[in-house]
Amino acid sequence: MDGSSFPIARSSLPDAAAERLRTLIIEGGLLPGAKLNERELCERLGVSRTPLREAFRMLAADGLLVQLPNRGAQVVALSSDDVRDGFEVMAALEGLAGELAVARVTDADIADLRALQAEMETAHAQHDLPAYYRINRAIHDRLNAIAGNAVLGQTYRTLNARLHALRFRSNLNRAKWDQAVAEHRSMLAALAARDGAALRDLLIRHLRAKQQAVLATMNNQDSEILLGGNEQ
Amino acid sequence: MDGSSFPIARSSLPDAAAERLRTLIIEGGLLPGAKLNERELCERLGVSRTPLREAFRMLAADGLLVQLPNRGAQVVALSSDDVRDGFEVMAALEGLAGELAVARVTDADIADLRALQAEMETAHAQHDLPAYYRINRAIHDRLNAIAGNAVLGQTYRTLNARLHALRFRSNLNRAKWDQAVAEHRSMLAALAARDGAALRDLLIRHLRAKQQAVLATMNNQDSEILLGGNEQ
DNA sequence: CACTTGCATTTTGTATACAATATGCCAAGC
DNA sequence: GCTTGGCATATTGTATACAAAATGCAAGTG
Repeated sequence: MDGSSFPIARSSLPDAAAERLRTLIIEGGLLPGAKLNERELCERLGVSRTPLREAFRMLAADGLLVQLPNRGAQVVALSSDDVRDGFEVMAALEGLAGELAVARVTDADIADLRALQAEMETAHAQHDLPAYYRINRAIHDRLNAIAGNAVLGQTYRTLNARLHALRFRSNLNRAKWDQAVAEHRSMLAALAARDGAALRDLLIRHLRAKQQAVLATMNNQDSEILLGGNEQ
Repeated sequence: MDGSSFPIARSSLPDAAAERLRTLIIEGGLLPGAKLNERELCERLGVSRTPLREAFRMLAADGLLVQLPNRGAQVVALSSDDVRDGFEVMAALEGLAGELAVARVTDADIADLRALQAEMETAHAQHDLPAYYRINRAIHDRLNAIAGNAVLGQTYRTLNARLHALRFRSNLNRAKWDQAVAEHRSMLAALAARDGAALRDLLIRHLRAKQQAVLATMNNQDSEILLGGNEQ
């Protein structure tokens, strides 16, 4: 919201620390459930406790950290219910993004998305999972940008970060992957046809499929997914 | 998210300060755009600057405050675009809440909601606007509770608080009010009939109507709505 | 041997001191 | 008269000191 005001000035010590921690959590440098020792983190980040604690509060508000009074902060460890609920909300948000995007999308946007889709198909053909995830994320971000709703974008990014802290990447079998790429193809077609309702439904189904895949992974923990319980 | 963990222990100085500030902002004790002086607020709340600043960070993450580096915090002043965007997201969230609620609602829930609806009709008949708003909010909160999605509830409450900081209450003419009450009647019927798609559509239309009303009020600023620009 | 109790240590919570930055005012110059 | 520079003041930013609480360990007790 807002963000429009002029004094562009991001950055302050707490913001920088929060950003650094956010990355650590999302990229897996800090695993779910890990306890965060203030003094130790202060040294690692080169800041004192005051700005670090402000960063903690920000991340806690984003749902990436849980703070227990007198017992410090730890990286959130999402329960199966949290994941189910989170993806349901994500599906609704992406559905909205699709509807809004249809109303504002330009031919140039579609050309860009087609290029991304082509990259995605290439990554898929070459079994390049990291590239696939990167492009996948770029496409979804692009769609949200086209939607042009700042509140939606903000909400989406926050929730996305929380779910990414799970590090559910590794879970993707061949069939699911093929399916996901095909879904993206349909989505692009719906967008090009300016069919908002269709795009919305496709996005919701797409997210529901992801939800199911992640939940399945969480339950049979034979995959490399890491959840809770691990002290740093 | 989460919140399920056992050590119930809410409350700490920063949490308490944040809660107090949140109330001040939403209830109008601090108007949009008001600059928040740390030392002064410290005295008013009886806390020192450290916990107050942590509270600032929490509220900023919720979008109730804007913090400018070296220039302090001020109550957010939503632009017309922010309001448009915010209500669009709210509509999507409430729509989801409706769909989920249908899948879980019990007869007892419906009885409760019918009672609330009756109260609402009474308040409407008696032109009791404050009571109407209170009951209206209770109904929407109840629906979200029935939906049973913690992430949705959290997201909903946060965004709701931000929009309520606008204090758009005063804007409701007779026709709009009648319409809103009628819509609530239809929504309750759809819920009782377990018609998720219908309830979803009704909720989205309901929210869109509210959006339009608020935007109209914002634009003709002859009403008593107060937006931005007012230093405390 | 399990369980409690008390102490030492660690860790978090809050206040405050000091530093850096911004703000407002007044005078000097154009 | 308007602008500009510089100083005094106020305000925010960060580090740190002290207080309070939790944690871990060891000794004592049933």
